[in-house]
Amino acid sequence: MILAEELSDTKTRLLRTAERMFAEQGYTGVSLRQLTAAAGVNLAAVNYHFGSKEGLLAAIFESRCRPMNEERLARLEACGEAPGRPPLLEQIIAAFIAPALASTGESAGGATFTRLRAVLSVEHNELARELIAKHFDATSTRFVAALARALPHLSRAEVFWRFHFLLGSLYYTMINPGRIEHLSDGLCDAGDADAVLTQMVPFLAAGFRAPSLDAKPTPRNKAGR
Amino acid sequence: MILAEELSDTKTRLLRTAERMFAEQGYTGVSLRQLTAAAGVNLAAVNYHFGSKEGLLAAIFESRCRPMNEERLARLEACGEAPGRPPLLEQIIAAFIAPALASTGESAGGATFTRLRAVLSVEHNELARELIAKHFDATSTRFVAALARALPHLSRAEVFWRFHFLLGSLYYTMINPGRIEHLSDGLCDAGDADAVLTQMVPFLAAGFRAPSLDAKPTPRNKAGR
DNA sequence: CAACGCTTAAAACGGCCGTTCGAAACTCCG
DNA sequence: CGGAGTTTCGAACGGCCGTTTTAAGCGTTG
Repeated sequence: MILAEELSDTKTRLLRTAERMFAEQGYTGVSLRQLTAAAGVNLAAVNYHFGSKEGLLAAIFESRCRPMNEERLARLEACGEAPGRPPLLEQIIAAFIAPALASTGESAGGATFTRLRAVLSVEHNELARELIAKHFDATSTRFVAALARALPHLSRAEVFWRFHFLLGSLYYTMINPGRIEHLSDGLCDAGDADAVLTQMVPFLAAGFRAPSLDAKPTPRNKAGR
Repeated sequence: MILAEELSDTKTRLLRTAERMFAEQGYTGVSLRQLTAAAGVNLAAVNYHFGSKEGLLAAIFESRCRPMNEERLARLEACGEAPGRPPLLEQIIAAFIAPALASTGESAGGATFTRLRAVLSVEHNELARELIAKHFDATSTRFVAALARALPHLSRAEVFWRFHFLLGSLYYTMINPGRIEHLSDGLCDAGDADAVLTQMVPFLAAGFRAPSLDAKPTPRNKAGR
């Protein structure tokens, strides 16, 4: 047995090529023939090394989820109120979003992997849903709890709703960066991670700070309508 | 030649079945055999009536875009400031979002069609991108202009960015309503259009009202960072 | 060298895809 | 009724899919 860092060239090349192509063209949109040709390996290599096409997808998740969750949680734990730092809410939002946008640095490939998850969430792939639930439920729940603590005026349901809108803004940016570029005639570039972070964090923070819709002062009432 | 309202049963059944199935499982995710079987028509009917699978997709757009754009623009023109009404910004946002969420009433099917567009935007289908640009550019530009007038403190780029986040929140809700339901353990139901509208409009409005990031008072500076 | 694992290679498998075709069925008008 | 035009039907086309099989290459070890 060899160390994970010394995986054969074929295996690593398949993992990285597949992640990129799946993110760009979807899981069902990429055939093993296209994939293996792009990676420069034999067609049978996927089934030999990963058992099946689905096994390859699961392997991508196994290799990416731990680093991304660790970075998100480390950033979350580093959040705190102090003079000279951004408000706590902005810190929490950035802790969740920044690793998902990263294309360089220690969490390089975060953008590609985020785009892959966004694409998979559309394809109604049963395996993908299981993988996302398995690898991201815990971290997302931690962030929702942190947001709820930072926003005591909101009901539990409202925190979930606004976190959902956060996911939407993030995922849509990864899925369809071309639409805003087209609409704005090139003025906005959603492929620029720094610009996205700069624009998205204040927008989302202001949304999270909107007043609660629950008229009743008792926090037990969850009806929003 | 017969009137458009008297389309044969086969043709209308194909249009509606295809819209629903494409929205749920993606364009490439639905084969003509599944589709025609679900619609109860012969396999060859798609190619006979629409020429090809892509022709069927284009026909769906032709039938849906005009009503949705007309309703959005009608609602936009009805916006105005008056005592007793919601603020202008909330009216504009609702004018854009409500027709896209509708599953009943005069713009019934808006939710399905919105979901279809969201799914197509992921599949990198060239035809889909052309259809969306052809049918939605004008309306979207109108709404961006209305938002810019209602938010004179923002730069042009900032209005586009925030409109982009609006699209993300809307599309993600249609694409992946199950994620928030799963995360919140059933507390939030993203399939409930009324609840979505109630939660989304105040959140987005607050985000749009966030201060401009452009430090300079001169509106010509567009740098956000 | 010989024998053994591990990896790569080429070819083929059955199956489903979008599309096409010719005949059958139906509709409508003289 | 009888024939023309339109729609439906079953069957088949070539092509690509994920997977499997079989054999060849290759480095290590006895």
